[in-house]
Amino acid sequence: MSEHRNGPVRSAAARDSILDATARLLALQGYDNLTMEGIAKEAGVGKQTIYRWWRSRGALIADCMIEGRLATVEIDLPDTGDLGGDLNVWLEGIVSIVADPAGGALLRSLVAAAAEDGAVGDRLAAALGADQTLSLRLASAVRAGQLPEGAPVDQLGLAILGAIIVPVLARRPIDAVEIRRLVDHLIRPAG
Amino acid sequence: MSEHRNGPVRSAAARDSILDATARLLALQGYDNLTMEGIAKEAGVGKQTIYRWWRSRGALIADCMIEGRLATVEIDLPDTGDLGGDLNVWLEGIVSIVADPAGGALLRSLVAAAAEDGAVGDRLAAALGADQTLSLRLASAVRAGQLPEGAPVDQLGLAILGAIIVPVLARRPIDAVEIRRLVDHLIRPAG
Amino acid sequence: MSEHRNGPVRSAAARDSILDATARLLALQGYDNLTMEGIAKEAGVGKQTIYRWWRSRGALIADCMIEGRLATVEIDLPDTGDLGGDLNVWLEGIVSIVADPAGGALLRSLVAAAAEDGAVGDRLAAALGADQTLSLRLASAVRAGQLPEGAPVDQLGLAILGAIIVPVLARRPIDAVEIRRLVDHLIRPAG
Amino acid sequence: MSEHRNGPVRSAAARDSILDATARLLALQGYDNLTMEGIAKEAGVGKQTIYRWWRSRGALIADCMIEGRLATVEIDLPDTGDLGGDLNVWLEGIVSIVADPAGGALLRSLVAAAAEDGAVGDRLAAALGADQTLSLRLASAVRAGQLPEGAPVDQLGLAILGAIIVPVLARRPIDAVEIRRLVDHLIRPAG
DNA sequence: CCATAACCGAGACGGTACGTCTTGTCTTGCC
DNA sequence: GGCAAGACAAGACGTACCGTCTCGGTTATGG
Repeated sequence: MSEHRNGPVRSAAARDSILDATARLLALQGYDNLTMEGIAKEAGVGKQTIYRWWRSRGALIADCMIEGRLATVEIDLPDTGDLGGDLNVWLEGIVSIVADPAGGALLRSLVAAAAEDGAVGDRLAAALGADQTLSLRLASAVRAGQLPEGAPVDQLGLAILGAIIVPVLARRPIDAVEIRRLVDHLIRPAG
Repeated sequence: MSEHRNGPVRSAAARDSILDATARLLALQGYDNLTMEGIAKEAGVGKQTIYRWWRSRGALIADCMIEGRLATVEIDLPDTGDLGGDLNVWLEGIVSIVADPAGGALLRSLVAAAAEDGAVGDRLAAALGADQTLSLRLASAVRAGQLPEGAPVDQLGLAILGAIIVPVLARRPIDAVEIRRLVDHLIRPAG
Repeated sequence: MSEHRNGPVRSAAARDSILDATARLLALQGYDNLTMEGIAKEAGVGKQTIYRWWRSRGALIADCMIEGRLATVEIDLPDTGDLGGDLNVWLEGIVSIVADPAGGALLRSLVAAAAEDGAVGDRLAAALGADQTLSLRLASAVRAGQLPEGAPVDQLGLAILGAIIVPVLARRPIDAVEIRRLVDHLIRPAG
Repeated sequence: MSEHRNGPVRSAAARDSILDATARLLALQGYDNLTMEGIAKEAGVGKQTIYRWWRSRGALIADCMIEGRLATVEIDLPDTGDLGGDLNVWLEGIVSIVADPAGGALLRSLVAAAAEDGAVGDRLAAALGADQTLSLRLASAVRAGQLPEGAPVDQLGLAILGAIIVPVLARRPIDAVEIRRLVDHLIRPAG
């Protein structure tokens, strides 16, 4: 924080400083070493200013994700008409993040936060693209005839995420080749 | 704990009492309200006796899972030759657990524990069947020609888990029908 | 406070409301539960309005005493010519106040305030009569020959107060009979 | 604190260190700047170790007084047979303490503590000698015929204390000569 | 056959963080 | 410019757990 700003309206500087500190400390130290007092100190803010606007660590993290302050978790998914190629681009993005130890740790932190706080779970699914991006791309593929009519596009998105999240939780290395085979299997032409 | 003493060898009664208390408190109160002191008190045991044999909450939970003390998480998966039917039986088991609020909360607790402790992640994947049971069943289906040669059986297991875990984290209701459609899609005959 | 606003001159309504709230809360809750925020809220006043005109809780309490808003502490002392009888009337007043638990608590509160804030100490001694009323009455007795020439009238007042304040601080019951014996001893004819 | 001593029995080192820190900080900073956290830090002790054994600042201070750690408050009162002379010795001790600014501040701190906590009031009266020493000396004077039979010895002690405490509260200079005149008046031969 | 060593329950210890409360300052917008 | 309202940085409150450390006692084993 810079200036000692207050008054009867919410301080944008304090808000910004708090979310910034949250994102920084989460990435550096992980969810279980993330403390409200640590955030307050790092942000140069009184604890009460945090509690006035957020109920919990989870709420802070959810806001960070909404505002894209955990930037590494934003992936994009093109729609060139080539479903397999597009998904590979997206996979490339995800895998390059979670294959990095710091990225894996961040994902585990987010999962831990999600387990405690439903709002984080929502935002996490959204940030990873499962909610909209991925489902929409798959729906588009259905319309293009690349996936069978009535394919469970929402569930397919979750399924791909699962193949990534579960190994990350278990600290196993991500095998990009295997995941690509999974994707190929999922979108293989119907029999 | 019942009897008071033993000797210079590890007390089976203490060990049992501790794991029992861990499982009970985890199910009742969730991972984030699970404390070492609470376990010690519930088990009628000194804290040191816990720390002597386990490094952390995670290690306790992992042991509980290994011994099947979180019994609701043990699912079985038949192999009648009918892949779709067998998977439906297994799904039925899983869904009936996580659809129950307590079961969902327990799964979230385990995921939180897994995010903190790699060993729990391993055990969690195993307990849910992803590691062995599910993969083996799918491999058996490959041999039976019900899945294409070279189908990524390990990843398929993780994928199904993902479609269950992610909604549970986000506290969304589990839609059993949709998941069944996913499974049908995954094992649909190749084109 | 009733009406909402005024102009660039000090609001008598605010001042009155603040002192009123101070006196009420002090009597109800005691000195250590008396807070500036509580007073502001009770008075329906902004905190700044208090800080603008008073430096501390002590200053507020001193003003309350000056204006006789802690009315129970105002005692009167007649001068009928009968020194012993007059002092007994005064003692009666004091003892009936401090013998009541609420009165004792109020006196302790005032002593606590006095210990923090010299101005309150001044006002407290004055309110209890030690400064003027009591000394003047005793001086009058000296003139009437009821006390020896040169009797330390100021100190005698303090002395009687001490016999009341110290037991109140220690939460001991006030023994009115004993105090009357003290007074009789103090004013006994010289040898 | 020196060594990291613990075990299932109370640590004498911790106890000592805490009372020592309390006495030191009370004398340095006064009662209202005395905080539990400050004591814990100064003593090199966890806050819980304080709260485990004492309920409040007042209880700490009372213990300090019992053990004579606020040493300046211990006065002695000889009994040579010469009542006036003995009291003058005692007065000398008291006055030399409270005439010093630090001594006066300490006494005000003790009075503030007493106002909050009855036990401190008890100990304070005792430490100043009102309870036993002074009363006993006066009773001895009664037996020696220096005071009239039936003189209210307890109240006389309180009275002298009052003449000291009230001016200290009001931050007025202590007038040793006046107090000596008061004492002379109190013990003057009966008429 | 007795000493010793590892175990046990209990719980005090120095700490860290919790979430709440209050302080005194500052700002906003109304009057 | 005074006012009600209330956000702000700061920091103490009293509680809950952490992981380490005695303590006193029990019991199996091995010298």
